[in-house]
Parts: sequence; C-alpha cells; structure tokens
Amino acid sequence: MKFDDKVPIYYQIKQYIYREIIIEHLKPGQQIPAVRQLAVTLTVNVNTIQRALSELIDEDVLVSKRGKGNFVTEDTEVLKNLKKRTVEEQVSNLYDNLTALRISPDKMLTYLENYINSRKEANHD
Amino acid sequence: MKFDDKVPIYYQIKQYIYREIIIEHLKPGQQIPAVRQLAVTLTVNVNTIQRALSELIDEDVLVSKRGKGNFVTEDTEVLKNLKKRTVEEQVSNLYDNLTALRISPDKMLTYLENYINSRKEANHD
DNA sequence: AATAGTGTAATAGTTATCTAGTACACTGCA
DNA sequence: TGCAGTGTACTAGATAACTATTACACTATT
Repeated sequence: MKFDDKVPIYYQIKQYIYREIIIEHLKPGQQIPAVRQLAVTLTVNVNTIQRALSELIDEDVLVSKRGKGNFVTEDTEVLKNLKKRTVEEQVSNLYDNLTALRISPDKMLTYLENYINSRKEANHD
Repeated sequence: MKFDDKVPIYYQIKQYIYREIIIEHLKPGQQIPAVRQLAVTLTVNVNTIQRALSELIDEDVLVSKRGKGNFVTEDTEVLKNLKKRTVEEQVSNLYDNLTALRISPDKMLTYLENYINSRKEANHD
C-alpha cells in the first residue's frame, strides 16, 4: 500500500480501516484479517499495525478477542457516527481550506462540479 | 499558530505561506517577514522556518536576497499555477476521499451544499 | 569603519515513528 | 496434551523532525 510520507503510517492505517468498515468491506461483527496478515498486506511492521488497531479498539470501533482475533464492533450507533464523522470531516476540511483561500461557497460548488465533470470525461477513454 | 501534530510543521508553514501569497496578503515582489520574526510569530524555531522557506525558494515561489530578505516571486506564471494547483489539490482530495467511501458525485455536491447551508445558519447568531 | 538587520550553516540533544526480533498469553482443534 | 493461529508486550536500533545555540556572510545605513 502507498502511504503519504507526511502523515504517520499508523494513522493512515486507521483511516484505511475506517474506510473498509464504512463501505462494508468489513461488516459489523466480522473478524478482520490477523495482525500478521495485515502487516504483510500493507507491507508494514506488526507493531505499526498494532498501534493502529489498539487505537481503534480504544475508540470501540474494533473489539479484540485474545486468541481469536479482532472484530468490527456490532454497535450500530458507533458505526453510524463513524460514517457521519468521516464524511463530515472531509467536507468541512474542503470548506475550511478553500475559505482560507478566500473562495466563496458558490465558487466551491462550481469548482467541485467542474472537477467532477472533468473526471467523467477522463473516463470516456 | 496551531499546528496539526500529524503533519510536519515545516510542511504546514509552506501551506501557510502559499495561502498568504494566494490571498495576496503577500504580494508579488513583496518582502516577507524576516525569518527570526516568522519564528516568533509562528512560535517555531528558526531552523524550521528556514526548512520551509528553502523549499519555497527551490520551487521559485520565493526569491532569497542574502543580506536583504526573502521576497515573493514576480513570476506571474508561477503565481498563477500556485493558486490553480492549490485549489485543485483540495478539490481532488475531497473527490478521491469521498469516492473511496463509495459516495457518488451527486451526493458529494449535496453534502457540500448542506454543509455550506449549515455554516450560514451557524453565523446567524 | 562600525553596526544593525538580514539570510545561512552547522552541531548537538530530544521526541515520535517505524522497524526488527523475541517472547508470552489465550483459543480452538486434532 | 500438543500445536497452530490468534493478540500482546517489550527491548533495541534507525530515521525524521524539531529545538536550542552559536557562528558566519551579506547589505544598507550611519
């Protein structure tokens, strides 16, 4: 997996697992891959995986069962909030950064619309 | 200044200066604050400021005149690209991250629109 | 010439992150 | 019971980023 060298890897792994859960590639109650397997898949050290997972466990997004594995929580409230929070973070991020560039909300929408259209055309290969 | 502890400070300072230039708080050809002054303003070490500035100089965004100071480039092409690139990075970032969450372009626009409206209302205090 | 203000360079010490390696603890199954 | 598969803990070393400090080089002004 390719990582942004400006952000800690363990942090990017957290984001990755958030995504996997949100798109239900990992479903509520499902066992996630073993730490040693994740380390291989993501080409990262086990300790780094563990660093990410232990934080996700603290956040009640994952549940650890010693000797068995790590599992996605079944708490629908936590999962609902996870998705909501993650999406909102992205949107507010764009809003804040473009506002700092003195770009009006109307222009933001236009820029996003234009970008979407450019991506559509790019796919017509 | 408040920094995100997940991203190197020197890198965030680069972004800060990009912003200052884009919104023309720092104008083409204008001298920017002295490194020691920036260090105080941003509550950061001079070396960290220097790390950021030297990269901006390498990128031809700033021009260094030894003994005199650092100045914003007057190369309008560079400045135009800087703005374009910075804005596009933000937009493509949102697009990519929300796409990874399986969110359709239509929904992206809706989310952004809703967020903008919620911010408008929040300001009606 | 001296000085104040500027950028630049270099060293040393601290902290966070990441890696490598080893060891230990629990679970389920043969 | 033994073993394979799981999570967990700990130590040690490497690297990047940041800080603190000192020193040096150039420019403009007095």
